[in-house]
Amino acid sequence: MTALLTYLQSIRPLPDGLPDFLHQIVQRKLLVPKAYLLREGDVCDEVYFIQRGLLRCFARQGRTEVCSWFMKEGDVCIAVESWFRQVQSRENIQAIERTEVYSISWRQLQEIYERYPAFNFTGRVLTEKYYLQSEQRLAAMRLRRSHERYRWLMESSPELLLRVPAKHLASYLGMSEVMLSNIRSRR
Amino acid sequence: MTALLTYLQSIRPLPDGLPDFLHQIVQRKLLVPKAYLLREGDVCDEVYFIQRGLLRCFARQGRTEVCSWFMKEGDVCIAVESWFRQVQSRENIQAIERTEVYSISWRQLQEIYERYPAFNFTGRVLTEKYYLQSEQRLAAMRLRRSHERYRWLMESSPELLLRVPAKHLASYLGMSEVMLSNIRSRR
DNA sequence: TTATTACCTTGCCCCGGATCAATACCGGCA
DNA sequence: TGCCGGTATTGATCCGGGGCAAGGTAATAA
Repeated sequence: MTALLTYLQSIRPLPDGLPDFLHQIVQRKLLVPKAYLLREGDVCDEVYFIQRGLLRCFARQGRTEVCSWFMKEGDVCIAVESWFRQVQSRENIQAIERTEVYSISWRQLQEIYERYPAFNFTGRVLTEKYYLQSEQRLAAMRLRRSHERYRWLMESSPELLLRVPAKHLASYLGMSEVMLSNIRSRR
Repeated sequence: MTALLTYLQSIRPLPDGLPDFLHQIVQRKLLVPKAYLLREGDVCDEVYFIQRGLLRCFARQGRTEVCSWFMKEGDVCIAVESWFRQVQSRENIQAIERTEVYSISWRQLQEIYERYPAFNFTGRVLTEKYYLQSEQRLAAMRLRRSHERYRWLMESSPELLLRVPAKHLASYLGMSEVMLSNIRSRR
């Protein structure tokens, strides 16, 4: 819980009363590997701050799963479309490692935005951060071939290569498991 | 200018004094087709509201140009990485059609966020909107083949097919000009 | 008008990378 | 200890789609 507050404070000091309010409402959850935080069909009505561990987000596409992101300790995450529009999610959020998260519900967050207008600043900055990541990822994927995409991941988030099973990395990078294995073996 | 204010008001009523302030600082620009709004190497220090017309954003990659977005009347746009981090841009913003935009500088916008905290709400909602678009685009591109990507564009923004030269659409969809032509001819 | 420069289409060849299938490599558990 | 399901490698085959080049058409210039 302190890590969450420290993180938010580092973006901008929190308005008076908000830390106390957060203490009241924030929920803590513990996940073992393969446990689900969100299943497709449900609405993503909570935002998560990852205290420890690693999550993946994926959607079924035909008979395979395609991964849209990995988030680790210190990250804030949601199923983007489902959260922003409060509609049924096509994505699942699942723990890869033993994971500990803190959550705030959508309703409560909207209430916070109303009661503590200054917190919109923080919300905006966080949204900008992940928006930027999304764009950078798009740029890295667009019209590049598989080994270049792999190299990009190696340079931008090398930890993932160690912590995430290869098959998930493959769909994240838009290539087959086989191709990823080949790339890794050649040097 | 009225269209901009109406648009912002539709997200949330603007705080007292802000409309007047905007009238003072907003710049109007007119672009003929092929005119540049931003060139790579420069810092994107303005955000644009498109009153009329159509823009494309692209980066050089080797000897070709790859397109990262198209924005039209009613849209708000920036070169994402350059704007958020205030670093040199790798992207160019160029007019496709005769285009009219209103702009606000980065400095001025930060000032607005400070002087009118309620405007952070609006900024957050706009950021969320384009973040969602970016994610949806990623999802549509990931592990899909070219004709599926084309169909996605046909369904999500059919106007673009009519207003944007095919070669730009091709790089936007991550395929060659030739492939796009083939897809279009087969029915 | 003709010349010039885009831009789009078509055909051919070839390569990156998907798919399938078989094998090897675990870690968990009875 | 040996069986087992899930995961990673390796090889063989095949195809989507890229690259290149040539013609066609439309738009702009002279």
